[in-house]
Amino acid sequence: MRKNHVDQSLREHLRETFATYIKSKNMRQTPERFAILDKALEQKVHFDIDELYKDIEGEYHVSRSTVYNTIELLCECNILRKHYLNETQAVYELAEDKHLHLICLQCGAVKEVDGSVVSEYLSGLKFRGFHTTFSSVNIYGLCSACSRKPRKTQKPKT
Amino acid sequence: MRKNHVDQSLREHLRETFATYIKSKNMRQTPERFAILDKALEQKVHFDIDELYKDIEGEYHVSRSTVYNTIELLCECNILRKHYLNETQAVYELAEDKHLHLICLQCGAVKEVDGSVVSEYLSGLKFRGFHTTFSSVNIYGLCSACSRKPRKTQKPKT
DNA sequence: GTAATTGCAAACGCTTTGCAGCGCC
DNA sequence: GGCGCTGCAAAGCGTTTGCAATTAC
Repeated sequence: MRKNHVDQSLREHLRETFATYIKSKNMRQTPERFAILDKALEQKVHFDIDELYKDIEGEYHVSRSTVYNTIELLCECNILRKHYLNETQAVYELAEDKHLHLICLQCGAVKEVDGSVVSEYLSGLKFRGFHTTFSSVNIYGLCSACSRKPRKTQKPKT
Repeated sequence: MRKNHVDQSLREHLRETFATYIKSKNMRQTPERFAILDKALEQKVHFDIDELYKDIEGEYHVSRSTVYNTIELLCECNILRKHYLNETQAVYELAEDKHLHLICLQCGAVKEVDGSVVSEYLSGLKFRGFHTTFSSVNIYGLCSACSRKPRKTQKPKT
């Protein structure tokens, strides 16, 4: 499973960013919040709340509500981004990453490919009355496995 | 509310497409299925299952299950497309339409803008081991209303 | 000390499912 | 006439909410 490659200095930088954001909103720096940030940086490129929760469970005592709550904070301060790739649940990724999502219409598999060129192209677009923060590109079609056997319904594999 | 402009000839063409698809799968041409197609063509650019259901309710006796079922068929045969713009529910639009979604991070409002240039650019991209059907671009940021009062939480509209 | 935060469990809302009866082919 | 489709109601499941207990500041 592809993982994020977050080195020590980026990790510290993000922790600092988060701490600053929390303070700026007069909120509290609880151990749960920093534990969740740490775990979020260790997830694979895409992860959902449940994956993070299962991962953190053994190590700390943290409830699902707190995970939801904290992940939202991490999105607000631009450390994570939330994507809706299918209807079952939202997935999150590091805001640093710039990739496109190739989504199989047949089996639901999501693959990430480098999207730095496309991101640059899109960031050049301006829209009246709208201030862009970031953009997200989803490309739908058939993955190689489903192209080979187009009639079969297959299980999603992330 | 912006509506789709589906003229008589397009309507008939899509009805034919749907009928052909249904026959090709050895399924039945029920009145419910065609009623739902008709109503889908009358919706605004984006609509969700509930909007279509509420709209069709007075005129025909059709259950929610049938609406879900039929809308999925319409996606399979490329008349509609399903988008996940937020976590509460999927929205649908005519596959013919090519537009980008401007999504406000603050209030959740979704605005459609012409995306034919971007669509053309993206359709030029090829990916190893992936056969593209269509692509979807979501641009996140702040709408003009929320830019003016960036601290307020507002109700989604659309 | 005290107000924000947490954990728990219940509530919520969209979607899916099971099944008896209906109706298209 | 048989089998697929429909409608209904219940179940499913990710997410949100309410509240008492905890804890950061």
